Amino acid sequence: MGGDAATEPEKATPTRGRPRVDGLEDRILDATLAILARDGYARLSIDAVAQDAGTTRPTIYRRFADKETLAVASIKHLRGVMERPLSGNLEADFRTELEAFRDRVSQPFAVAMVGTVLAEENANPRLLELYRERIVKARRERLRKILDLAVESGEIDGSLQSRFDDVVEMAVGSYYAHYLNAGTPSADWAERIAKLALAPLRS
Amino acid sequence: MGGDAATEPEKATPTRGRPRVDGLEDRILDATLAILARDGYARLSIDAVAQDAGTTRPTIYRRFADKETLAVASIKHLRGVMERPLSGNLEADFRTELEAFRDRVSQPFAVAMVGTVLAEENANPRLLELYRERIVKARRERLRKILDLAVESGEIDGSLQSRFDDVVEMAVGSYYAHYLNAGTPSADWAERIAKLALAPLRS
Amino acid sequence: MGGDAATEPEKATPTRGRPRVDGLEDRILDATLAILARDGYARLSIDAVAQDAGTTRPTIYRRFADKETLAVASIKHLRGVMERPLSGNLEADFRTELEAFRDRVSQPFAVAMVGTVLAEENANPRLLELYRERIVKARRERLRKILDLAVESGEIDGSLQSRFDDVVEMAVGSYYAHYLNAGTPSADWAERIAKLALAPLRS
Amino acid sequence: MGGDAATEPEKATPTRGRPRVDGLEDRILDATLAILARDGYARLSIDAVAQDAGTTRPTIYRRFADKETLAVASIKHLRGVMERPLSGNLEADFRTELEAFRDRVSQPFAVAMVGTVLAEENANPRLLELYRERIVKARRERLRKILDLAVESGEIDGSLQSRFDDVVEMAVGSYYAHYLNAGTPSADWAERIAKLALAPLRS
DNA sequence: CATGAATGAGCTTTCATTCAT
DNA sequence: AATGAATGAAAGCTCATTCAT
Repeated sequence: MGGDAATEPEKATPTRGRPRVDGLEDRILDATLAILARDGYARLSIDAVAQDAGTTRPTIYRRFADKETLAVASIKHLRGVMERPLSGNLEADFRTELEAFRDRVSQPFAVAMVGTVLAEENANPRLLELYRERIVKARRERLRKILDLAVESGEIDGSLQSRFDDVVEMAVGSYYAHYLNAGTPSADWAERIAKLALAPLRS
Repeated sequence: MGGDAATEPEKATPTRGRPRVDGLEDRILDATLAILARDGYARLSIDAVAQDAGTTRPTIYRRFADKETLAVASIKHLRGVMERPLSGNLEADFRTELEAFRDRVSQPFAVAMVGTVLAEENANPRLLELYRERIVKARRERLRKILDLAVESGEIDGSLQSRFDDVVEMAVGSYYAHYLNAGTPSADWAERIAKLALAPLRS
Repeated sequence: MGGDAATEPEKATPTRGRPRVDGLEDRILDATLAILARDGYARLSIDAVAQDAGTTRPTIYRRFADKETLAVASIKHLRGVMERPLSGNLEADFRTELEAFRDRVSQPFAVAMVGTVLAEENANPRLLELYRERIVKARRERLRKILDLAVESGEIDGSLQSRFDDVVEMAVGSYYAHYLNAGTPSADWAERIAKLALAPLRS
Repeated sequence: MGGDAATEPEKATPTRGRPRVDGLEDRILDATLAILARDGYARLSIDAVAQDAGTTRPTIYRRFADKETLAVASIKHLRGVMERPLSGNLEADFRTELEAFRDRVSQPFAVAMVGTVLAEENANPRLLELYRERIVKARRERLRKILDLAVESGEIDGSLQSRFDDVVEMAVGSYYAHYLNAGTPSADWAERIAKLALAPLRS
């Protein structure tokens, strides 16, 4: 019931009164997310959301106090990182995870969504905070876990653990840096970066 | 080759008509830049720019056809990367350059500005294009040049040049990735990253 | 065939949502008409209409897509020509109809409204088109009908029907020509013109 | 120096100081006239006039106090009715004069100009006044003169002179009425109307 | 609860007019 | 005198938000 179960609506009303239209909440949040990513927060209009979700403005206001609340809720609603089993092979697992990252961030407007949460840092800091919690942290933890496992398996010397965060950030960050410079990286990005980013952990 | 020739040369008009208010152009562009970074493109209002620049809306429209033109001009007006002499020491030069990058991107709202150009990619692609040309490319070239010099001096094997772009992107990108995860990196970020990012170029 | 069926039938919506303020639509259109006639299309401001109609701009925009649509709707809203029974006496009926015309076009700003639709012919041709359809044609048809009836009754020789349009235009047009020269004609205008305009139809 | 010599600039400065650019005044007034007819008074912008006349706004303001003064002056500048010799044949002269009228009023935007002066009757009554004085009256007098000559020659009975104004207005007005109903009349309009309008003066 | 209507606040852009050389 | 610059005052249109059924 806390603020933790990200996708639950705020009110925990059981099964009384007319039930909310099935899936409407999701449709609203999905529409919000799509517009937020494509057009940014400022261009996100409640009316556009209502139309895309097949409902009306007051219906949205019944569920979300205001535009900011709606945007925040939509980010809470973002599906987190998919868990996939690890092979135990350091570089392979690391590359696979980077490929998952790339697959996600190559979706249309995914980078623009990152841009939006950064652009809104001052006006709507909750967007960045939530994006961190739900998306960024999860990805980082997956990548760190892969490195930690390699320590356990002896493939990486434990003394190098202090470098893990930097390594993870270099790997993931190289995608953003490339995008900023020249758009989406080529297909073998994950493979190349997995190799290079892990270099400081050899020896 | 200084950072000066980048903007248009002052027009050599023989002073016909009422002269423009001195420095107003810069004040307008600076105000635009500040608001653009702090609030994003959509919240950028011509009126706010006019007030911050101490002028009126029509005066801005005399110089810039519309809001987009103004925003684009303000990014063109961004001072480019400062040239600093290189010591010839690979890691020191690389770190120094990363420090310059960090100094710049640690300015208030600098990351938010990157967010804005990314967020506006669909609505105003020129912003990202110009940001690339004027800021991103310059920084990359400085970093690449340092690596190329190390090839000339024999410190890096020429066969590794194919990795240079990735290395540069990992280094720079790690800043963004860190910011996205936890805000501005700590003071020794440049030093740590210089060491790690160059690792794949050893051996 | 009354003057009622001309406007759209009231929608039989089963009263969903907040009901529209009663009579507001008419007040908006009347206000628009008044300003349009008095000040012309270009000076017609949505805000002025809103104030005169006792509402706000967005409320007007909910009903009319834009200024042109509003102006066009206001002309559609013009009450058409009132039907009056014919006596069967050619000259009397013709004069009565001209009196009705004069009564209407002597209303304050009625000629200015004609001026406006003509002045806007290039920028907003729909205004003239609609004015034609709703006002001009109706008046012409009434006058033609009177002449046609006189053919049936044998008072006018059928061979003269080819002159009817010209006769009608001379009669009606003389009002405009007089106005253009010296303002509103005197009280006996209709009587005098009925006599003169019908002259070419005698023998 | 009264306000009578219609085309003279207000100030009668002889030949001192830098002479006004030759023909500039005319170019300004012609440009004004063209825009006034095409776009109406409200859309007439000083800047557009300046550009069409190849000069700048303040130069216009040096000559004309404000927009209204400029518009008024442009109508004063309208070339009046061309005098043509009369044959002495009533219907032929009448028709010829109507043809001259038609030729003039068939010029592009000529009716729109009439619309404009009518539309501006409330906001700028001087426009209609001047249009009357310079254009309408002149035409009427030509047509009346033809009728008066026919009285002198005995073709029309002097007792019918009281009908002359109405006849002239019917003739000229039929053009406007036709235009209002269906645009520019066909080529034989003048011939047909000359015949019909003169009918009440026979017998 | 869902829905159509109403509104306060802004925003971009334009224009007549005035300045300062 | 001519010109480029500056400005006060709108105007059209949009949007987040709230009402009234």
